Amino acid sequence: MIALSPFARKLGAFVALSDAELAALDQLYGRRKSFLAGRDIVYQGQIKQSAYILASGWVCSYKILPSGTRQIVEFQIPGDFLGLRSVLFRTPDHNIEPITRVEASEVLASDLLDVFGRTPRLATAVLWAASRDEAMVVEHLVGIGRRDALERTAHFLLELCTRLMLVGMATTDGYACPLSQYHLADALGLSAVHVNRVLRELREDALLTFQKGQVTIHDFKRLIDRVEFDRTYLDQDGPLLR
Amino acid sequence: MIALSPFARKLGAFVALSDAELAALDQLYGRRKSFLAGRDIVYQGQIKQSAYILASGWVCSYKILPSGTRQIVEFQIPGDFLGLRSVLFRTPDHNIEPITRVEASEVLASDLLDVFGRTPRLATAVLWAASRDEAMVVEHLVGIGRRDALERTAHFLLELCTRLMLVGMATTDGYACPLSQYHLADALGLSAVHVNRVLRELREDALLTFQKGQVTIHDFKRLIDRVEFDRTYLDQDGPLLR
DNA sequence: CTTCGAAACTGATCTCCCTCAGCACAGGAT
DNA sequence: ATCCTGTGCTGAGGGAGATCAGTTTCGAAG
Repeated sequence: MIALSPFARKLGAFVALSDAELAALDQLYGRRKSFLAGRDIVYQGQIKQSAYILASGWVCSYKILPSGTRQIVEFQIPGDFLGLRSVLFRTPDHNIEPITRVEASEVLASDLLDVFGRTPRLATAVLWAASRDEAMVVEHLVGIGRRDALERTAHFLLELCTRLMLVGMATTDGYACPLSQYHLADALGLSAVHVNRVLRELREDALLTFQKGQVTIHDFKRLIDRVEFDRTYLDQDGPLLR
Repeated sequence: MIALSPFARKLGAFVALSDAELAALDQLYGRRKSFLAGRDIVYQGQIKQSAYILASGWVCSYKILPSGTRQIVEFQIPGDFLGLRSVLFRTPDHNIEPITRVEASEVLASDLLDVFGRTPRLATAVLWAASRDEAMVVEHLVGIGRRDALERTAHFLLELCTRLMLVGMATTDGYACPLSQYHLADALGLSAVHVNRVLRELREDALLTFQKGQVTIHDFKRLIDRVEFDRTYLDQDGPLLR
């Protein structure tokens, strides 16, 4: 058995994929591109922008307000789509920053539609992945609107854990995490100062440690209870269509 | 010339539609359903949920946290999709409340895919509409995360204005709006008390009045400047593909 | 080995917004 | 006619988190 791509692993969580379908999936991958950490991936503001599938590395999409503050909307990890939402837009509506060095495969809209036509189960799986991405943005919005700083932070780190587990990059004990406290602050709608205090509290409560690029979860169950994490919205409890 | 449906009007803002395409659009509309104000539209948590296109009335989708607070994620107005995101989900991840009496047409996923295959331009337009919905959620998230109460509130009411104008239900002078201050509070991540104060401030600054189901914009330009409203993210500045 | 800069961390102060508690008003129900 | 509930509105007090102004740590570059 060959190692699956993160993307294939992820889709497999929703639809059990046959060898033929896995092969069809491979044809989606276009040109491989790599991007450097810190340098924004810029879109030229033209039609026919292309989307990517992340092979390795972490990325975030964000918006900057006129005041200069920034809000990170979502993080992409291996197996995730990149820029799918705005393929059809005339003007890019957000920026994209690679957090680490990134490898990604270009995906052409035409190829996507082609695969959809030929393998409907794959179409379902891909659309599921897109819906799931949107569900995460929604949950993020709810967190910022209604959860306090500690719940919000822990909730976010738990979501990340769940997502990474899906592609084999985390266990309930923790995971490697290249984010800085500034990234967290920009994502959570908090100041970096306050994120720091919240992380200290989580550490002192022996729930979770965020340090040196490593998230260590000391008590998974207690953490989940403490912040009322309900992963239903991720809809990833084992493949449904077999 | 027959009056277009709100949905057709909206798509027309992105792709100029031919008579043939308008006819194809009509075939999308399935069974007509109506819902009563206040009574949640409940999904049975089953696969093959259906989506709707709103013909008349206002709706909101929201989530309730264990603590009992609620966060409204988005409002749907005539011409908008309803429940498209979660068609593929096993468990409904949010609730839907009709704010007024609502008329909506059921849309079957199969019909949608069928139309996509036959009229690619229509497919593009529909996918554009879906992307635009997501872009609005993203902008909503950014607002909650980084804008203060006044900017956030005014920004939201301006977005609503722009959306309603697209389906002919608003001008730059204002629009009819069935939302209560509680709706605003739940959507903006504020308390109803504070929403009330913010609305007073907007009124006293002669920018905008929110009263008796009517939003009156006193000075459109000044309001836009004041809260730095940039509608690029709505991507609706005239049809692109002709 | 030293310098530099980014990231982590801390204390003091301030402020925006929440919570609580209450009043006013309108429309529907009895 | 009056009750009652939902909505709008207001004041007082408190708190979560922002801002300001640092120090410390550590790895990378010189």
